[in-house]
Amino acid sequence: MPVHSFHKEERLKSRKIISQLFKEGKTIKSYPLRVVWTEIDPPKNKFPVQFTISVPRRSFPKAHQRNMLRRRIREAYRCNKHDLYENFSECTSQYGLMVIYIAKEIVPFRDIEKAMLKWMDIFIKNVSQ
RNA sequence: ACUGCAAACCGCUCUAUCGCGGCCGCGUUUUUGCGCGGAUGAGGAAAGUCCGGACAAUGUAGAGCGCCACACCAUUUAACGAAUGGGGUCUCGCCAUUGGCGGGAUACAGCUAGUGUCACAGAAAAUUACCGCCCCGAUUCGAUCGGGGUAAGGGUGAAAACGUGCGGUAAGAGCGCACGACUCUCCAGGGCAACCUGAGGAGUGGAUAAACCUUGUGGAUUGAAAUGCCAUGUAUAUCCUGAUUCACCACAUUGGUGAGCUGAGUUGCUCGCUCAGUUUUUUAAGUCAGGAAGGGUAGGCAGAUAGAUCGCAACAGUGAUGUCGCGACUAGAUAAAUGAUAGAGGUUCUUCGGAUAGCUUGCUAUUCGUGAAUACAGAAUCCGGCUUACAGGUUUGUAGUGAUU
RNA sequence: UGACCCAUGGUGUAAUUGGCAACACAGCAGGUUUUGGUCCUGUCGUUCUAGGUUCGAGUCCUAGUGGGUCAA
Repeated sequence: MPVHSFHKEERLKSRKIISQLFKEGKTIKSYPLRVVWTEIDPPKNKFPVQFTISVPRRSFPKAHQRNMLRRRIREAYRCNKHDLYENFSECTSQYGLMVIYIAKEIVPFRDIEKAMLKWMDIFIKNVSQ
């Protein structure tokens, strides 16, 4: 039975790591999402991945639209993250991830879920190399 | 019954699975934590940030000027530029005849304090004389020229020097009179007041204050990124500018007082006020004050969610609202919770199809299936208003149309 | 969360105290030229929107829309 919970420790909150992400992070594109990732050294806690979401204000000026997209992305991550965790269960390092929504219009949940699975596969391959 | 307008109110529901925030309880654990259970978790505008407060910091020695806001009256309120009631003005409709009733709008103090502006047109846009009219003088047939008076007439304009009539005059003129219009003022009556009604007196002054301004009233400034505390970390380093004077008292060191100087504070300015420094010495260093550039941290707690709170009833009031009684009330995040998926239902509309009823025979009503729509929008210190956005629905008032009586 | 500023042809800017909306470049059409360029002529506007004050509004007032700046 995979764990579907999503706790505070799994969220990326540190400003330092986020600014480090944009300086030296690597990107994976999977429309309508773009993922920026890097290795966190030293690890903050036991979870292998810290995760955060960004929806640009320029594309969606209304707050409730940004809230809705943020909730859909978070829900898609929460339901599918167990694959990611299984691959990293023996790994000691920790990774920081930021998912940025790049589409100009609101996309339904199923399309976001497909894109989520796609970049996860690419991410796992990149890290194992 | 339908449609329009105005006001007030409501603003989708349920089930299953997987989750999120803070709270409570239990279990486990050295603690952090983890697990289980429970109840709870987004608005009428949470929005815009247009006003007003609460709260906090700074200042507290104030005064003047400046700046900002408001502007018919009364009431309500913690306060307001908000609300309620009333008055004036403008406008529309009806009755109806110079008034009454009803609806709507209203930044509604003062151009009779001063200054400014009023394009084009027009003689003239505010102490005005171009034409015209009248008087006098010169030349003189007519007529022309010069001086003066006048505001009755003159095609303009947004606006033309109170309007009409009579008198008066050389010609005219509110120059005088009658009626009327408007302004100011005084008296009487009504009203808390704005104001209304009646009578008298003085006057005739173009518009513009959302032009400068005047008068009256009010306003200290800055905003939760305020502010207080804890933790972590660092650089008593560097550079620039300024000050380090005099007199008196007690005196072993040294301290105190006063003046001056310097600096800081004192809302934008000025006056005034307050505070700090003024030590040693060869003159650099040092010290103090202000500034520049730089280094570090960027975590937590409080502020911060029970209050000018909400609902119902009674009483007071035309009403906004107030008093009192009873009852109700855990959103509190901080890279920012309140969600996702699936299904069922509700409401509205109607493309389409079927059934039933009515008759005007292709429309109306009801119902079933199907399809579409289900808005505007996300708390961030908290309240009272205003403004703006909004699928659909309910109630009340009002106007119109149709039917019946 | 709070404070402040701006909006005029397609673009960049003017418009004095409220009185005929102007200039340059670009675009389009025509002319000149064998053709092109240069040059000449013409054309292109809801002054962000709505309401108000005024005889009259780009300008003044109110409300909104859009864009931008500052404060840790």
